[in-house]
This record gives sequence, C-alpha cells and structure tokens, in this order.
Amino acid sequence: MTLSTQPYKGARDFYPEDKRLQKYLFASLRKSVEKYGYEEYDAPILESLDLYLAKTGEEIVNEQTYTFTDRGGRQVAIRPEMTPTVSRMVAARRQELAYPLRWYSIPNLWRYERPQRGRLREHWQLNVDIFGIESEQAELEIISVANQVFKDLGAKPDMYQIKLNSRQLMDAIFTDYLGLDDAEAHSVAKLVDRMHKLEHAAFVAQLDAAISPSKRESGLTEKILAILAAKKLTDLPQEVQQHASSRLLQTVLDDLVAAGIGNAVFDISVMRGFDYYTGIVFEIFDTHPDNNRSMMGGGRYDGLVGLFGVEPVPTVGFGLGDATLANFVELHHLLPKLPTETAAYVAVLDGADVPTASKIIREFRDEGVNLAVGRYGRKLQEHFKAAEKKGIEQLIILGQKELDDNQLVLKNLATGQEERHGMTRIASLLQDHRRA
RNA sequence: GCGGAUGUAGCUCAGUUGGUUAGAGCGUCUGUUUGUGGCACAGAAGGCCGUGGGUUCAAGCCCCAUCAUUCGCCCCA
Repeated sequence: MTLSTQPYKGARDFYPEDKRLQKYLFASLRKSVEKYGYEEYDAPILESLDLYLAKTGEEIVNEQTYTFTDRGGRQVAIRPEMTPTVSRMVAARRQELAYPLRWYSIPNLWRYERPQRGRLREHWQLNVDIFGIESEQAELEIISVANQVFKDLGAKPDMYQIKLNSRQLMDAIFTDYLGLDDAEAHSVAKLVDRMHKLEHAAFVAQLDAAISPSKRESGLTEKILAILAAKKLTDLPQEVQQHASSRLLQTVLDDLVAAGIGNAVFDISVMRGFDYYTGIVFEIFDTHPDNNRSMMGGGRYDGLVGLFGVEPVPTVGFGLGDATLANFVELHHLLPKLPTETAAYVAVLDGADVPTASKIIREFRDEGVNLAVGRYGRKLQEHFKAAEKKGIEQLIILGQKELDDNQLVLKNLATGQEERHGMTRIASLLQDHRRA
C-alpha cells in the first residue's frame, strides 16, 4: 500500500499559484468590506455540537456536519457555517459591545457531502454581519457591501443580479392570502425554492401534491401559480401589496436603485434554506450561462443571538463562498496577472566571493527588497530559466566583476534590458517597480 | 444517499476486430565547453495501463467487483 499524494476528498491543496489567487481574492474582499467600517474577527474551527442542534434546519447537523467525540467525551463539530459562532460571540459580550456592530470573517468551513462543481467539503466563506439595527438601513447597507465586493473585483452590473424576497411576505401570502396550513406552506416553500430547476408540468404536479385535495379542487393551484408569476411586487394582488412586509421590500428596492444599484430585483423564488431568517432575504446570481447559480446569500435573522438566553439582537448578514467566487472571476475574465512576492532573483556566479555577495543581498533585504537566491555555482542560463519559471521578472547578476566595482547588473527578463548601478539605486528601482 | 461519465508517463491524451519489447506532444534532466536565457539540435530518465479477481493459448482492450476522479440529483452555509 503506497501512500496517496491526493488531498482529502473534497478538500484542496493550495500550491503557491493557487494560494496567490486565494490571497488576491481575500485581499480584495477585505478591502471592500473595510470601506464600510467592518472589522475582522475569527474563532476556533471546532465548536460544541450543541451550538448547531439549537437552531433549526436539521439536516445540516444530522448529515452534513463533521462530528466526533473528544477524549473528554464531549460532542464536537467542525464548524459547517459561521453564523452560529458569531451569534455566540455577540451574545457572550452583548452588554459591552458598541452597536451597531460591523463584523466580518473569512473562515474555512466543512460539510460532509458529495463534492461537485462549486461545492466542496472544505471551503472558505466571507461572512459579513451587522448587529443592532432594526430598520431597513441594515439591509440596505449589507446589500451595498455585497455589491461593493463584486464591483471591486471588476464585475460589471450585468454580470450578476441581486435578487430579494421577504420571509414575512411569503408567510403572509401562504397563510393569509392562500390559506395554507403549516405543513402545506413548508412543502410549497421548498418547491418554490426549486421552481426554476423544474419543468413547468412537473412543478405543477408537485404543487398539486403539496396541497390538500379540497383546496386543489377550489382552484388553489392556479391561484398559487398566478402569485408565483409575479415579476415585480406590483404584479401581486392588491391586498398582498398592502402588507407591511411588501411595502418594506419595495422601500429597500427603491433605496438600492437610488444608491446606484440597478441590478437588484424582486424574485419570489428566493427562499433561502435556513429557517432562522426572519425578514428580507437575498441572493446574488451569476448571469453567465455556464455558472448560473447563487454565489452569495443572506438576510435578516433577528432571533439567533436570543437563543443564548439573552435579549435578541437584530441582525442582517450574508455569506459568500470562495469556490463559486473563483468560478465567477474566471468565467468573466476578471483576474489580473498575479505576480510573485519576490522582486528579483539573484545569480551569484561561479568565482564570485560568496561572503561579499551575501553581504550585498542582506543589504537589499534590509531595504525591504524580497530576493530569492539561486544555487551557487550554476551556469547563468540556468538562473535565467529558474527565475523565469518562478515568474520573477528581474534578475540581479553578482559576479566577481560586479563585486569588484560595486556596479551590479539588473536584468529585466521580459524585455531583456540590462542596467548597471550601485546596490542602493537598484534597490529603489525594484521598489518602484513593485509599486507600479 | 441516488444516477451518468472517466481512470494508460509529472501533465494532456493516442493505443486498430484481444496478438509478442507500451506510444506522441508538452514538461523534467543531460549535452551542443567555462558571463547572457526563451529557439534549434542530440540524448536520457520516467509506466504493476487505478486495484483485485475472472474469461482466454494470449488482456491496456472483454466480464465482475472495488477504489478514485468528475458531472448531475438530493440538499444548500
């Protein structure tokens, strides 16, 4: 039995070129959310299993969470999402924190399931939450932050679409307007979530199955279909439009447009899987036909902090996965060239005095110039190849001649241009080059 | 958990109706003399043909199982 070199199923190795992409994406995400005053936090990857049992949405705990018993007999889970953790942290210090809190994190999360495109067992997810604002100011800001994230990655508005709905509005439609009981409402909600994936006939058939025969005979199926055909809030029946949640959603949509976010729309099929959402929910979809999926989702969850036996704190937040985001930026060709951190490669030629060369190299580093040194005693052409393969554009040649007159050769491997200067001059050239 | 596809060199893949020493391109390494690369030329290394069993005189090829990868379903942070 030979040892496998493959990473664990559903998890990725990050070779330097992969890590470079991840670092670029995360740096962009951090920059975007920090523009709005969000601060980064973090927490352990392990949590007590109780934390996930306490909230609703059972499947994720039973089937999709990595769990184990530790040596002290405690039931432990590897975090499958960040929301319970951040709620726990807020609850623990609820009285001393300065609201509104603006927090973000980029945790790695684990779920036990069959890997597929854009969905792995280990992934990283940007989590952005605002705590302590009851009004729609919170929704407006959080969606603006999400939009900023895409804008800063170079995305144009037609590359993605922000879809909004409201849990309260759907509850009002299901219960008050349609008269569904709880079980029917739950089934119909799950169906609506998938309505764009199903053939129309299949959807209607499943809809029929989800409601009681008597209601079906009184034409309820048609009534539901009429509601679901709504493309705008104003397509809904008057009595539904008068509901407070409908007016609130319209306000948020109008405010987003006023804020210059024109690709935000009402979409009745946006339900969100978790039951802890209490108000407006939203998702961002990639409009590219090869990646037409939800990249980010979120909403208002006012009840979660209160699960810890303290006063509830109104919260709006979202999560954005790294795998789907990477698909997005690649499909839309948004990636810039990602250069190495190393400013120059140093070729110490055969016959050059190594202690003297080393002293010069140390001086470069003291100036903050990142240098990788090639193996001593190699031929110059091998240094060229090594530097090029590593993606390092500049080569510093240190032969005995250069050491004697302290005029070093700096060669740009892309253009072939060469210049001779003292160490200080070359250091500043390299620093300018990196800033450009 | 369910279904489809695919496993041959480091990578991308060829391998005829089963037939003897297993192929290409790219990459890697060496050299074309010792301080100027990317090209070219010459050469080399590198394969239990995913694994186990079966059929056959003979299996990379056919059959079964198994593992892995991948796409989708379920579900979705």
